[in-house]
Amino acid sequence: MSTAEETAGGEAQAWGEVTPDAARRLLVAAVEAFAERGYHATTTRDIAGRAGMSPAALYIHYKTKEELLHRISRIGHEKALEILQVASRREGTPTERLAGAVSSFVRWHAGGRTTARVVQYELESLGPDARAEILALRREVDGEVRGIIEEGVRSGEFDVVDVHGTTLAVLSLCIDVARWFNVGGPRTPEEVGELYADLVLRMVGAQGPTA
Amino acid sequence: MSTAEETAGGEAQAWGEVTPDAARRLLVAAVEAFAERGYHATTTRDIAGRAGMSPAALYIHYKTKEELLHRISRIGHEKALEILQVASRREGTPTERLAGAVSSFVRWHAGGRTTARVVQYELESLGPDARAEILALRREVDGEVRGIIEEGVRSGEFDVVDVHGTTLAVLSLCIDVARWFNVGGPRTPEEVGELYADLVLRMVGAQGPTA
DNA sequence: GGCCACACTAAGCGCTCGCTCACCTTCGGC
DNA sequence: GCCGAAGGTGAGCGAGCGCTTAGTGTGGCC
Repeated sequence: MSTAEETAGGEAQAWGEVTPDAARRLLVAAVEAFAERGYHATTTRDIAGRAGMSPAALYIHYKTKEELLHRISRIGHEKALEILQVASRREGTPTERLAGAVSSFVRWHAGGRTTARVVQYELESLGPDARAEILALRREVDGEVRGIIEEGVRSGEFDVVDVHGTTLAVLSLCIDVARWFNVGGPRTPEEVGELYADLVLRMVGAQGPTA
Repeated sequence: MSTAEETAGGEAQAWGEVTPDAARRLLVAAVEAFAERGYHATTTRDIAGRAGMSPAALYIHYKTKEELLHRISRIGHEKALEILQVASRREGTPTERLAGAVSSFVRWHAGGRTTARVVQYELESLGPDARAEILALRREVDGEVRGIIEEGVRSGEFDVVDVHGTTLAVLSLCIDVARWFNVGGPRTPEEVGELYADLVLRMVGAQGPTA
């Protein structure tokens, strides 16, 4: 709510479902640390320190450092998927739904940049099993966007030659927001969301008003 | 040349200017390792091993592990900038030059994915001085693309409301290719380059034939 | 009040990291 | 045929890593 704190502290509300309290504090601390330094450059001592605890406390709530990343990644991907599912199943034309999906997806990547960074860019630090689980979620994410684009093509609203390639490009554009978005920068997450929704409608050749 | 080897081995020719031979082999080994595991997860023993040398040999040619990343990053950014400069200064309309710039930029990110990954995603592992130097190169990259878009807007070929935001989006789209492109996948770098050139022309509202 | 389950800490184990150092080989110049 | 520089190796240092273990405080329940 308050725009004063927009770091992971401000994003903490997204982790409200995680209990008990100490486990959540550790998770939020891990998100901050992983986003700043990357998974491999983050030490368990750093995570515990940010949460105001001793290094050993981490291992009461999590078996390994990797389990922290795994949990963060799964919760984050589930949230991202949920955002797209809600947007995709709303009433409206494919044009309206694609614009809504892109703008809310981008808003999440920009506003929750700290979390999104970890979710989108630390995937390869996971072990094979955890990575496979997350990749399944990503295929679902992909499917939601492709579904809207396919509908728009069928209805004649969109003009797209390569549906898979365009889907990939749209998602890629949205995801990369987490890499470059700067909280102190000139744009708000909402502004980027609107700009990107417009750009994506142009990419798919939407007929309606694009601005 | 040969399409048989498209890993960093095949990209090795791009490092031809680096001498002596042993220093180049170490650099290529470092590119491969950084791209696979990330900078922090790569050990100097791994780099030296890939180059067929003992761990100590690394320190004859480079002062630290970070110097390897710094050199890779600078050479890579200079190459990326050169690609855009050549495309930008060619003869032709803004539409033609933007399409050429995007397709060759994307081709580089897809074909030289191993290198591009390190160049685009390991920036934050550099120390402050090295990072500042690289960021200056990135601003030049940004300026090249923005220049073409501004010209297209002035000539009336492009319909762009937010030039800075659109420039950011175009570059973001191209750069993210390095994250998802798979050498064994269904698309060649050339195909992705053509698709993306088309998508970018749509994004800027280019008037001419977009396919 | 006595007791136990739980959350947490201080200390530190075994290991691997980036990096160094003493020594060895190879080879062109005279 | 000897020499010094250049380029390499094997062994290992100090530091910091992920993680463990023995012990401490604390709050709820009979």
